Amino acid sequence: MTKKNYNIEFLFKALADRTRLRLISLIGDTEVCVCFFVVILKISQPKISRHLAYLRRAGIVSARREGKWMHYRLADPPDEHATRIFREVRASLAEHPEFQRDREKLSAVCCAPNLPVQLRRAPRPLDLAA
Amino acid sequence: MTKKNYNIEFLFKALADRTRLRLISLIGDTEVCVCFFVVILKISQPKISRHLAYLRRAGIVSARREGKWMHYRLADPPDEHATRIFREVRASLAEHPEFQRDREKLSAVCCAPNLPVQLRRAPRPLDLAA
DNA sequence: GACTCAAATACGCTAAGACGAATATGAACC
DNA sequence: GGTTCATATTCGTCTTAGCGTATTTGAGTC
Repeated sequence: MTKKNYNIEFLFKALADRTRLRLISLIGDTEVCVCFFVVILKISQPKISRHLAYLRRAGIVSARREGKWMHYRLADPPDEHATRIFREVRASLAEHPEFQRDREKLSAVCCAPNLPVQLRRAPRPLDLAA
Repeated sequence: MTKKNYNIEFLFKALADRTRLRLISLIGDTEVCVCFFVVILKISQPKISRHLAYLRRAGIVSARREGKWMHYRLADPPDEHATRIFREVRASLAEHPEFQRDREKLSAVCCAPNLPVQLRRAPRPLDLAA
């Protein structure tokens, strides 16, 4: 699986942005629809999409289409060293208070009996661990 | 020891550059003088200094002066998560073939009976593990 | 003090990337 | 086909950061 020309530098460039770190942390071990990022992080949709595209190019997220919706989950980068580092990053982000707030907000919103207006028909995040 | 306002993002920005990764990898578990970086990596002295300054600002290297010479070694960033990630990065870089060449070159040069002209009076790298 | 040498910094330029606003794609439904 | 909705992309602008060159700092030596 390990691609020869994946440069470890790509990984760090992908991680060197606050918005992207929030996205990675928010995804965690779930699969999340773009519209949720927009609502939870209160960031414009084009900005979210651009950063998700960046993460996809870096090989650390993968996307799945379901009708009009796009779901994103974390993926192992195509290099074993990058994968090991990325796992450590994910573990660290999971403990980071700053990013925890976003995740708490996500569970609060999607576990609530009814979704906010903008997300009325949106598919809820899927827990991949379950 | 953990500073409150160290942003994990600083770490990734510091790692998101090829030259800086080569420096980090080359230092490894030793303490290296600036002039060695210049010779081994064949990179101009101002460029080396600038990147070392960047790494110092990110808290992942520390410097020690010895007369005219400056010695650099790796340091733990002032945040426990950053430290854990950085350790994994160091371990990965140590195995990375691309960076191994630099390190081999360093040992070849500094273990040779006489140093190259530019390094005639330079203090040799110090092995911190020993 | 004048000179040398190692390292750091300042300057001007260029490229990369982040952003908001507008527009394009593409799937679903009538 | 036309409309709607979710997402992606383009465009123009601004900021950040990398680079080579030149200069400065700062320690040692005479």
